[in-house]
Amino acid sequence: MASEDRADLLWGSRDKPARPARLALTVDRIAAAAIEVADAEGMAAVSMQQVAGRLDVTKMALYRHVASKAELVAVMIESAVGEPPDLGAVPGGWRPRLVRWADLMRETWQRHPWLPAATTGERLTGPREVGWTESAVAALEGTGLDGGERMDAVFLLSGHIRNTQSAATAGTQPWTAQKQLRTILHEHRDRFPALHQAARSTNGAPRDNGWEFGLNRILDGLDVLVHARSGTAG
Amino acid sequence: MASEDRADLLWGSRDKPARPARLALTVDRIAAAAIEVADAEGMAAVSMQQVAGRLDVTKMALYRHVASKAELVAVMIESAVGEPPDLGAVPGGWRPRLVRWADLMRETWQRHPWLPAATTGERLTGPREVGWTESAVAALEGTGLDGGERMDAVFLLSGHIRNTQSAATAGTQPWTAQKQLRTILHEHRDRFPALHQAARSTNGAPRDNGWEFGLNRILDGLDVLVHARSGTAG
DNA sequence: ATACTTGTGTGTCCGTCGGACACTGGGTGT
DNA sequence: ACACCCAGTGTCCGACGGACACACAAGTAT
Repeated sequence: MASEDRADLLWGSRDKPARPARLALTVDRIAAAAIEVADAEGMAAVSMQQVAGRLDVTKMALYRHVASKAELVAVMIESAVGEPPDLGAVPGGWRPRLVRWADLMRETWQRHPWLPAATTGERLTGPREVGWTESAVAALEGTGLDGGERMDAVFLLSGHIRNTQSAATAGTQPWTAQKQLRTILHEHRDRFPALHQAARSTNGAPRDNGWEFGLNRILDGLDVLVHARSGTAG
Repeated sequence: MASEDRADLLWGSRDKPARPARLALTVDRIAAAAIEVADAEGMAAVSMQQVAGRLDVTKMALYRHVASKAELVAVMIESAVGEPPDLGAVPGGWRPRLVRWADLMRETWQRHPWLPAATTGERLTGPREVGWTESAVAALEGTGLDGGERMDAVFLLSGHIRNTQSAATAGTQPWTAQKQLRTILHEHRDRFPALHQAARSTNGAPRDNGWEFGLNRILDGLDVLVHARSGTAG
């Protein structure tokens, strides 16, 4: 069944189960095992041997079903992101729709903390992932934004999700987690007065890596543009 | 000289050259060589052997000067980001200051396209990198934003720089580069109507991965908040 | 001048990684 | 009964980060 071009394992029509029904190993089982490993021990622990071991199989057996590790990761992502949401039923226009979209995406990414790391860099992109983008771009229809702007807006928003999620896992930024750095920051408080003072004058709000803050700023910024467009255009 | 704790190679006082003056290998030469490799062939090409080879030295010789590859990368980053800017002279308040900061940072990151990849995930953070953050947070003083908000704002902005730069190098998002994906998108245009239509109705603006767009949206969003604060507080 | 110490660079080895390639053994169609 | 086919195996390779013992030069103390 997977005899044709391997490049379209993601995009090809997989709806023909053909004949062979009793296969121990399938792409989906492999992806599931890999996701288990990634969820439990992080993306770095996902090696062909690890995944194969979890399936009681040799690592080379996996290559009968995926062409490379990159393809395995691509399949993992496609499986993990799930079906893109239908936001058509969300009332209130583009803003509530985008909020809903972002919340759903964030939920998914929280279930699979390795997704930020896995979805950076050059890689294969699957239809479900594109579907999520489609869903968000569609939510911006009728805002007066042109096509490029709608795509840029979605890129901005999804980038923010990636950044905050990535920072939640690792200490990407100086002020997150990392007591070690907190200590250093305190030791060098004379060198970084603004940071030191900012660290002391927080409003006591619970840290979420700037998720809510950034989301609201982005949406406010989009709002400004949308209003400007509707003002000039109609 | 490097006899003390290796952990503070970044933060420790390196201002004491002690005695040994004629060392073939130094941390700075190693970092420079590694940066050359990264600039020329990308972060993936930076291995201990590659860097050592460029210095006509065994890879194990490097370990006399850096404790691990992670530390080497940290030193690379510290060296590449350069001294943080002083935005005190920029007139016009927080917004022009942030624009200037973002432009400078973007320039730096464009000179070293591997920086986005190198600065994600758990890692050591050096004083210059913190200095850049300090610089941006300081630019937001007097805006009425509390400390956490100032930091969140800087995180939002720097995240946007990272995302756009990262997308410039690799095809992080469906609509960037990657003619392969463009083709696929066109083949499946019925499945992704909003994306397809958006791709056709762009304003013909030159693609910059949404850099200008996102920057303006973020600043507009911050502006809304700043005005709200000054309205209530003063 | 000689012996000791200190520190820089070398050589060898290990486990893990992704992947190529030849093989085998059980199930299927004829 | 037969040959074929193909999913899974075993072995090998080069590159990776890194541990460890060693060689060897320079500086110091005697």
